[in-house]
Amino acid sequence: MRRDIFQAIADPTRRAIIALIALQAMTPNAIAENFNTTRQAISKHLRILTECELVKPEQHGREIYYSLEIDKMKEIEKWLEQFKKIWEAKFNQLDQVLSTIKKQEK
Amino acid sequence: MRRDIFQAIADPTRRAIIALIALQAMTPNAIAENFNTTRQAISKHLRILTECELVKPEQHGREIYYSLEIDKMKEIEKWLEQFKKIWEAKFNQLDQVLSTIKKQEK
DNA sequence: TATATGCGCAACTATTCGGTTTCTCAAATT
DNA sequence: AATTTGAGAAACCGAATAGTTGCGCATATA
Repeated sequence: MRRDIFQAIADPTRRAIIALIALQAMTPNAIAENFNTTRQAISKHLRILTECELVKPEQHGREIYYSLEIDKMKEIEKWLEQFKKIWEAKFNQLDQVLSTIKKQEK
Repeated sequence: MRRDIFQAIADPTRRAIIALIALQAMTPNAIAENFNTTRQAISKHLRILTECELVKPEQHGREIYYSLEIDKMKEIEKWLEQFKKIWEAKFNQLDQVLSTIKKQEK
């Protein structure tokens, strides 16, 4: 069973769940109310998110509050960084082109 | 057929392809040499990457060079931004804690 | 012109995925 | 003590996915 962050955020429902609980922990039932699926389906998504540690469950009596592990999200950012260098380099190139045009206008 | 960037980068082979062609355009055969699969499998991945416009094909005679559409990668960055605010806020909280400790030390 | 090469497409297969339904368990509520 | 409620686990289903093999087409090369 592949279970990494990239596979976890591939599903739009899971991305929505992440956005939902980003600011405050929520129970599966509360989360499910925001979607057109059953609680069990949400429960499955939460299991996947928990397995790759994007989400952390916390038991309170018979309720389980799920919250986002924001640090794990940084791993996506980290992967993006290698490409950020490239697009920033391209931006600088464009910058050069623009300043060259300006010079020619003078 | 769902075809968005998040689903595209969910597959580790596709992420590797993206990293490979990030700096220079490559042909399917050249890309396939870096993997333990057939050219056809790579070709399929390239089709998916092309469909969601993460990759752009350019025909040169009978060869097709695939290059990364770096701008499309920014969409992931854009999605991450909403969470970046949260983790930066948390970092600032930590910063406050640290400075409080420093004050107490004085 | 005949052959080799680069490539995409189609058909097929095994596996995974997202979802539903049913079940059980434990914690609240009555 | 009996009932309701929150939640995970298991069994099942249809659809999608990643991969393979085989094919045809167009462009090079001999």
